[in-house]
Amino acid sequence: MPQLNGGGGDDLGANDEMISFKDEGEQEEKISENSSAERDLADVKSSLVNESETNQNSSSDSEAERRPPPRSETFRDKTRESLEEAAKRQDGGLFKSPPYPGYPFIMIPDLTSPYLPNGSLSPTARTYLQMKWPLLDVQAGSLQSRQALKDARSPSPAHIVGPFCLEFPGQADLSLHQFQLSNKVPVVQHPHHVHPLTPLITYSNEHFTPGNPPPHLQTDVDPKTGIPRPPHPPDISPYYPLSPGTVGQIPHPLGWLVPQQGQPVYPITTGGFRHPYPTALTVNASMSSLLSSRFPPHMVPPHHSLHTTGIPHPAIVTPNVKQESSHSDISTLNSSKHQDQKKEDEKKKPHIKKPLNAFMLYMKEMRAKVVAECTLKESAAINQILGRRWHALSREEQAKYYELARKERQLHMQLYPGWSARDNYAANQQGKKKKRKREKQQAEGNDLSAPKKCRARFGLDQQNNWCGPCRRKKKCIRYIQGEGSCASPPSSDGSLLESPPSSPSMVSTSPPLKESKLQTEQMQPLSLTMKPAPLVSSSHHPHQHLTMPVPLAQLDNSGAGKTPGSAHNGSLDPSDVSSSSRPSGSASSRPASACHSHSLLPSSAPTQPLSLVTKSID
DNA sequence: CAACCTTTGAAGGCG
DNA sequence: CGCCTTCAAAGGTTG
Repeated sequence: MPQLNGGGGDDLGANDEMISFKDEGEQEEKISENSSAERDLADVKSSLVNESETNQNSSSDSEAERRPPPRSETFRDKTRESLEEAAKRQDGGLFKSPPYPGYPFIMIPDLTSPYLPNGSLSPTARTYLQMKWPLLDVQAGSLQSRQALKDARSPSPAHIVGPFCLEFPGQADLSLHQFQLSNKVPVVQHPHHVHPLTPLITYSNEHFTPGNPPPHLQTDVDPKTGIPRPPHPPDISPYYPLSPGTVGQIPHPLGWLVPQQGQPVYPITTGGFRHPYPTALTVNASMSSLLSSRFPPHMVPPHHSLHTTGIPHPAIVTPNVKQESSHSDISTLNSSKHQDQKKEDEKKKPHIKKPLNAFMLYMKEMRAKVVAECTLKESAAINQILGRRWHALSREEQAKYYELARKERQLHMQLYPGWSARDNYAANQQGKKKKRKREKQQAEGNDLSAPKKCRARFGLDQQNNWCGPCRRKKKCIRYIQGEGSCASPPSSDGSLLESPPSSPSMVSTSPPLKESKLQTEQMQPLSLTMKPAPLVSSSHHPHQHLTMPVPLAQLDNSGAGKTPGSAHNGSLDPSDVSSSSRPSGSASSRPASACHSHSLLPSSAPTQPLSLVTKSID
């Protein structure tokens, strides 16, 4: 609860992480500007903030650094290009680009206060604003101006995308089509360039989900159909819709930023693009007007007019969404029922979601990338990969996410002071789900089972990859062993991942494990957490945390294997968990490869993070 | 169509 | 204090 203090700098929350980081202290390049190599995170953070503020003078410089070389192509070309590139791009490139060019921006806002003070925006932020708003506002802006903007400040093609669609309404079909094609969007995103905050973007995307859109919003016409779009149903944030009459009305501070940063506006978020086309676009189009008229004064941030976006904190989920959908349906006959439902819904407290933790933020940001790189679509598999990559991240990189997460938590606390994670427990949702899972797991407890089936993993078309049991519809052991692990994805040695399993070797199962383990990262990642992992253990020490081995295994195995992190700090205690172990790594462990990395990492592997492993296996 | 899967981290509860 | 459980995102899969 320290967070109540607000941020100022005290970070509350994640002390563990902070501490660990502090000790290790490497800094971001940017930060480095300020200098001390050993600054602790707190300092770093503050420095970031300050930097953004102080940057005013130097912002251009920093921007320039971030800025990719200008191109002469047109937006459209670039867009296409970016799409193609993204498609081609492999992991190798994952972390190549400057990790998070915009990171500092995020810090810019004084998180302690929900609203940015007028003029408090850092130059950088403004810069983005400039970029962004024009995009939003421009109906058919000239390419030149846009180009100029882009050249000047948009490092990422991602920026372009949104605008592109917006700006070429007439070509909506085309642009939309493109989006659809690239539905998986990673393509568009260029994650490397994605702003670290992007994860937060999601919030922003959906922030404009007014329960009752103002009339002017209705003017929003669906480019495709030409029919006025319904009041944003699509825009309603899965995460944090606004809930009238509740705290939700308080705009999310980050939300403010997000839009201002440009990217956020577009469905760039990693996770984004769930919709056929970016919903944000719709929003954006009317955003300006929305800003001015959409929100009642009380919702409007006191100082900054731009903030009038009244972006609600994404964490709030309202029933309104459904209401809207049902809205049209409301027949006089059913009206009473609906009304009742509404009443109930209204009565219900809005569901305020938990703030995302560092890893979640990371996932959001990187998911799209992984999806693009891997042929896999299954989230579970992707998450495994992401988990490994997460471990492979350098401290600094992870630190960024931890910090973001911390900010999120702080904001969350500020916005919803009384909220408790407990509120979201099953009870809250009427005890539906989730329990089962645990119960089930426990029940199964030891049998390997739990796992997933090959079918899920490989699909029907690749039944040849299925293990015997799976073919017979039984539980899949193989998968557990890690073979399948899409590792493939990661497998990419940088190269694309071909399809997942495929390799013949995969077919073989257990025996090879050891080798494979060492060789590829694949090892199992799996499930360590929940599963017994008996199989897995076969190769490992039975007792260790499974978790660690896995990811690290490859990495570390190189040397110390297990407790890698410890090597560094010395504290290896698995129990140490989060706090201690972070990879010292730094650069060495460059994420870049995380996945692929298998090959790379070993040597350098310093690190391993493992640290984070909190779970113990019994 | 709800729940599952899978990941890490945060947080609450319990002993 | 340590352990356990739930939830956060995501989206294909499962039942």
